[in-house]
Amino acid sequence: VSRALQDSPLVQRQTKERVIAVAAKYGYSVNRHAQRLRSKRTNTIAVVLHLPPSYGRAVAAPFIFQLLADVSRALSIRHQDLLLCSAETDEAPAYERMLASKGADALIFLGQGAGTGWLDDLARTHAPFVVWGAVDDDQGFCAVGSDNLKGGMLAGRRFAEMGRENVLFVGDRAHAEIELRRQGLERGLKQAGRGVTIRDLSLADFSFESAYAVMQDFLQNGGERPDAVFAASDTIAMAVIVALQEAGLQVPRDTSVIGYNDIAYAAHFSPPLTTVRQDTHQGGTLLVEKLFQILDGAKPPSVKLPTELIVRGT
Amino acid sequence: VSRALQDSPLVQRQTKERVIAVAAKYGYSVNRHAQRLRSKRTNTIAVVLHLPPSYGRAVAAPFIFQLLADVSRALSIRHQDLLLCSAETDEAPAYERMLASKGADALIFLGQGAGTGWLDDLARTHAPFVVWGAVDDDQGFCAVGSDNLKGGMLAGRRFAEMGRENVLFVGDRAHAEIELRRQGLERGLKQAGRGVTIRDLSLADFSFESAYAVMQDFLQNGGERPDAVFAASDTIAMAVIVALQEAGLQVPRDTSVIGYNDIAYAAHFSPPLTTVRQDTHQGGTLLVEKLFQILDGAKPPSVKLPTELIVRGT
DNA sequence: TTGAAAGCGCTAACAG
DNA sequence: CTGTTAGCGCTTTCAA
Repeated sequence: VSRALQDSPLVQRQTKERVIAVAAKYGYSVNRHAQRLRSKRTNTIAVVLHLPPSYGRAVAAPFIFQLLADVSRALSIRHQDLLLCSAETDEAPAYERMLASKGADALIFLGQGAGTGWLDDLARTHAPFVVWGAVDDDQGFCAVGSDNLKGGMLAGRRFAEMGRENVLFVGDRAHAEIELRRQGLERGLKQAGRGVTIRDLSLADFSFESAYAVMQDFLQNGGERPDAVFAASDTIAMAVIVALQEAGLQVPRDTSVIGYNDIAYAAHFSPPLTTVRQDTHQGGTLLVEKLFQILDGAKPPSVKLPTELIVRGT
Repeated sequence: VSRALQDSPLVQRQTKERVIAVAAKYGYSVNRHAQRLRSKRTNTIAVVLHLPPSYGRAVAAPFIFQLLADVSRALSIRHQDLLLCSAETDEAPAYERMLASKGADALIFLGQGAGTGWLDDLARTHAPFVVWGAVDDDQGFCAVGSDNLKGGMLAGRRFAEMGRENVLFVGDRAHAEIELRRQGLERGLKQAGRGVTIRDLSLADFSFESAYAVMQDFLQNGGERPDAVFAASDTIAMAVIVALQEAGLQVPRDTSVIGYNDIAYAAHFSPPLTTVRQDTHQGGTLLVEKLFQILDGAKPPSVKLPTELIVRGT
């Protein structure tokens, strides 16, 4: 029966059909636990979501959910179950246990949070996993992410072309990805050869609310007003624009703003948001592909996905 | 060992500690498949996401992801694993098989799509599941959802108070939830005792893009311009507003617009969106609570969550 | 090509 | 309170 239902070539077609018919008749279906216990394959991938701590009521992390949807699609093509976990802990042992107990064959981390030391710890245990986030050659693990440095440079160059000279960066530089975007900004600006000031506005999280509050405060007490703002995410960019407008500045006339991610709402914001796009569809596919290479014993390199400046109205 | 690690009261504290220490020393952890095979409990709930078919690149379903996050939290409190499935099929047998093979103990459907007949089919098999969506006493299953009729009435009454007389409803009435909102709108308007026209604009999906296209077409060829629009979702409302503004109408001066869901971006839209809020946090908690009552053999009634009109700038 | 049987790692019933 | 053991439902090796 087992062989027939797995479509083994050892079983004659006739016999298979007979077995399948009987199984259907009696509503039989294999018990996955017994199957997995015996075969020692779980066929489950755990996806760990690193949701930003939600400020107030709503979890606004459209980018990460978009990525989740794309990963889910890629996994279902490979007939893998998706075990969804929220990152409650940033410690390697919790994930080691999840693998040891066969909760999943491997892990995908979406959004790596601020510190990444524990990911290196996890890599040292030879746990099979991939990460969406910053790509760095020193990492002991395989990461897939947008080319944040390049993305930042795109923004920097654009500001330079527009003759902007007083640039503000808004975002939490403790995140490796954000820090790279910041460095790219600087490089893009410098390549254009202009003497430019970059100031930084630090944020505790990615929420609209905290970005709005911090930006408002900055505009009231921060001295000179910036003629360009590069935001670490689209949500932050939207908050920045609202604060700028309320302070009497026009976007993009007085201040030009660029966001990051190109979430669905960016195009529908008013004015439509100029932003750096990352291709989550490709990202999800690649993440899963790399993970299976790892499960097959390979050690695939990290990838930086190309990045594109979508020029709209800001 | 088994008893010690499960913290059974049959085992002495000393013995437990000794067992735990040895387990830790050798990095032992229980094999979940063996555990589940033997104990016949899966401790996994499958969550089936009914994502609207994505138009173009991005899956913009912030409401459903918000709900997913809240369900995830509620499940993790009960130490249940969350198996994420995308609804690839709207047929009962696929889900019966998932339960029969012990892939999950029960199911949660988030967003029930257009037809719901198959949910009744599934209920007839006594499969344990709950649904987020329209609540209807004739349903053979337990549903949790916002009070869509009431939500629609809130919008209708508001329009009536403002003296609006030429109302447009935009949304796909084939969805039970949407149809209820539409009925509520009518009732709210009628209660105010005014002679009011309601026209309908039908939509194939929930995307910004298709709502925008349909609305644009309507404004060009649809005869009289509406002085009020009730949209089936916030995303649709945003598309409607953009189309209205491009057609030279001012919101809310010429046309008043109300959305549904109060997604995070509603408050940050320009102008900030007036909308009907549903409490997803409570929704997620309730969904899980009801599900466990069902697993305990009860037959809990469906619930309609209270609904609130959030008056902002449209 | 099919059948028989061992054993995956655990829990729970039973005996002590 | 602790130890022993049967058996959950499957896959796979071995024998026929």
